[in-house]
Amino acid sequence: MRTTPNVSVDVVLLSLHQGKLQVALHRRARGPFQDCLALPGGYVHVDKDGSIEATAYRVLKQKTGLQPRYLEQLRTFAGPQRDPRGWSVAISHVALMPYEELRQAGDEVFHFHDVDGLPDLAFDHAEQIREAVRRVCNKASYSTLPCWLLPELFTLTQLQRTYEQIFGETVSRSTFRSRLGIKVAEAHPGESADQADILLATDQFQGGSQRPARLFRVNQLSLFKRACW
Amino acid sequence: MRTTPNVSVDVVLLSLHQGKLQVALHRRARGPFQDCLALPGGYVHVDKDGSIEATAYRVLKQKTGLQPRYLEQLRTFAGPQRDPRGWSVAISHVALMPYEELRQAGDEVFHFHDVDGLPDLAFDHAEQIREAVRRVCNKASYSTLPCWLLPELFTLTQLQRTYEQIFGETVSRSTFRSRLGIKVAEAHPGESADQADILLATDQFQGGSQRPARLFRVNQLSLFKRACW
DNA sequence: TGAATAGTGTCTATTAGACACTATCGA
DNA sequence: TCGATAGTGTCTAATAGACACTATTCA
Repeated sequence: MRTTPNVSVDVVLLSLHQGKLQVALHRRARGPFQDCLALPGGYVHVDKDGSIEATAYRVLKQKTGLQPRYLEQLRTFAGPQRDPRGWSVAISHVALMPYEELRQAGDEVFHFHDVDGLPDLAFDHAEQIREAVRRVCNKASYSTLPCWLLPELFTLTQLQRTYEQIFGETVSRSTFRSRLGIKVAEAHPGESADQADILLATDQFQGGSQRPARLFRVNQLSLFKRACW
Repeated sequence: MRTTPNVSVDVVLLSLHQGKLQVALHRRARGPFQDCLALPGGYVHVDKDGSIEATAYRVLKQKTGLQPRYLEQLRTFAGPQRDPRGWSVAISHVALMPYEELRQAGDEVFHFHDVDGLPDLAFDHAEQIREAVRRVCNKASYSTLPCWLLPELFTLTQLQRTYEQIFGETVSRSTFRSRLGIKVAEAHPGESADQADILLATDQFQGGSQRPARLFRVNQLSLFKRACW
């Protein structure tokens, strides 16, 4: 019997498409849980990985070819039951990326599934996904986390749709903007970016058949003064 | 060279005393980091531990003799550098308990130290403590977490002092009570405890030389509608 | 010039917080 | 009855949110 548990990293990679949060899953070629859908994951390589985040990025790169815009540790799932091979430790992560960037990645091994109504999954991956979605919804209510579900430059309306889809609730534009507390920092070249600014306004616009909308970029993961959703 | 990392559990056990958050530390008898102050921690025993929380409770019991009122996973610290013996994984936890219960525990191996102004600690324990304190302060701003720094029964004034000490800011009584959103649920025997109630009023009082104060008990870890501190 | 969406200002309803008042104990 | 603390009500200042108005593009 082993005296030290297996240590692996799992990643719940989420994206927003057609108004729904979706998660990257693949079908396992080998046992245990052969032919079950599963999250991307892999063992820590003590000879290669310089940190646990490095493991997560390496696993994602190898298994899906994708590089997320955002990655954070979720929680560690561990115990004697979750893997039939014995006591195991899975350091679970949440990753976010815009759906547009998925199209570029070729490898068709992974597919995105709505986080609601998933079939049975391998290991405790269903629980990991539930907890990841809860974390994202919760954190979205008081932070700029949803910005990482969009491309680097986005309009305020796109951001508003993103929040609305996460919460399943629509708000008026002025409500949304006052919630963000946007002080439209005209981040002109030369001026220093104010740390307090949640979003940075660029001088680029997205054209259409209407009035062009200003493009913004997120400054950093910033927290609102109050939760508001 | 090992091909799988060591897996241990560390616990940041916090209590509130003399207006300061304090953390349980002991001086290491053996290397690495001999004679350094360190958190209680220990390896996962795959033959004994039924879960990672079980490991945390076992380690706390063995090393300090204490049973916390509250325990939650904080974050997993891992990498090749944190332990000179090689790649290691430490699943860090936060635990809370009232200072009054510490006096009962005999074993004098552990001592409580203010979380500010600590000397050098073993491993990455200083970082674990910083992150634990940040988690507690943050979660206190929108939940009843501080209740677990008090005995099971407490007065509203005691709870107010607890919040004030965590945030280093005083408020008026009515402000505090409106923040909690207390609907004084006179939890008379027979009536069902309303899930929505944040605190449950008992029919016990704490006497003194003034008007006696009603004793409350926390219902569950409940979140406020809005962050407010 | 009209349709469509971007962006802003104003007004109101809700809520947070300071203050004052009442209540209840022991001395 | 007085001092001390518990508990509650009221009034005001701050804020969130709905609505309406203006701005700017293309067809």
